[in-house]
Amino acid sequence: MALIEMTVPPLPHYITSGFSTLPKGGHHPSRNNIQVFDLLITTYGCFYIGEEDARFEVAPGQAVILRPDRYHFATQSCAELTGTYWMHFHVGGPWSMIDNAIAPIPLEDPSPVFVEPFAAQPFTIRIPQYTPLLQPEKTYDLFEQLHQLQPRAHVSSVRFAQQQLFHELLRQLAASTDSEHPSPATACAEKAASYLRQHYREAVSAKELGDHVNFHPVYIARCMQKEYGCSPTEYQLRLRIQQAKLLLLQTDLPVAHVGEQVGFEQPAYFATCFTRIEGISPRKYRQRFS
DNA sequence: ACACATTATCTGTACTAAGC
DNA sequence: GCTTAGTACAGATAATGTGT
Repeated sequence: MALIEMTVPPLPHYITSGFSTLPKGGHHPSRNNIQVFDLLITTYGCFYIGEEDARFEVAPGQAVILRPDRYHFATQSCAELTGTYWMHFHVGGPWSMIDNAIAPIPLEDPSPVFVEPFAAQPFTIRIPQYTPLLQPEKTYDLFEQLHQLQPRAHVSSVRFAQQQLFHELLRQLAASTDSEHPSPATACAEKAASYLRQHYREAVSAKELGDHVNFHPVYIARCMQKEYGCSPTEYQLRLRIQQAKLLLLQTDLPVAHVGEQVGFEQPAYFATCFTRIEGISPRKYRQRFS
């Protein structure tokens, strides 16, 4: 499955949308290099479109996204009256086409617990170029809401609402990719990560984690390494340091007490770990960023 | 339908490294 | 220096694919 992978921020931007019908024998217009993404969703009938070497048969409940930099053309006429929602949107940040079968786990997409307090953390959105909708009626409803807002689109608050609806639509499209149906390994890693988030202050042994997640500790470590690029203990350590950073900036607690609060029994060990992860000691971190 | 091959998932063991 | 965790490798099992 071809996926469109966008790096955000900036978030993709809604431009306009509508509904059009093609009569029996009609076809989608041929266009070249239209500069915006063109999302097409069929509600009844079926239309046929090509993009360079790719061919798409867009039946009811199916969506296709045409690239802004390619030539699009009808590959055959509609066999019956065909209704299509369409939408133009702009992607301001970097984007690329990837193959879902060989796509690696994005390195810049770690667990949200590692967010830096003062920096926007980039992440990626992956939406399939050609996919059946998981919940077509919900998607149609979003288009209808966008349509109702159109007459007042000169009002800023209405435009804002349009963007929100558009982002919800993107989320629905992203849900139809495999990433929303995690592999067993991903599910295992997420389950373990979730347990560690809830118990990061406690000393969680590998066996204990395995008992709670219902997988072998070796397998959990392998899954977390694959998913998050670190082992369970390293993951827990980073969680603790992340929380410690917040406590250092938001409270006046002594450094030793901060370490204790996030699960370090020995203040010296806390300082060592903090320095290893952050590059500076807890005290200097507080001085520099408070 | 059956047998066999392949692939994915998960576990066990041994060794090494790190924590305390 | 002991204990525990992580990694590499091997292998068991089940699911899926393929050929006859």
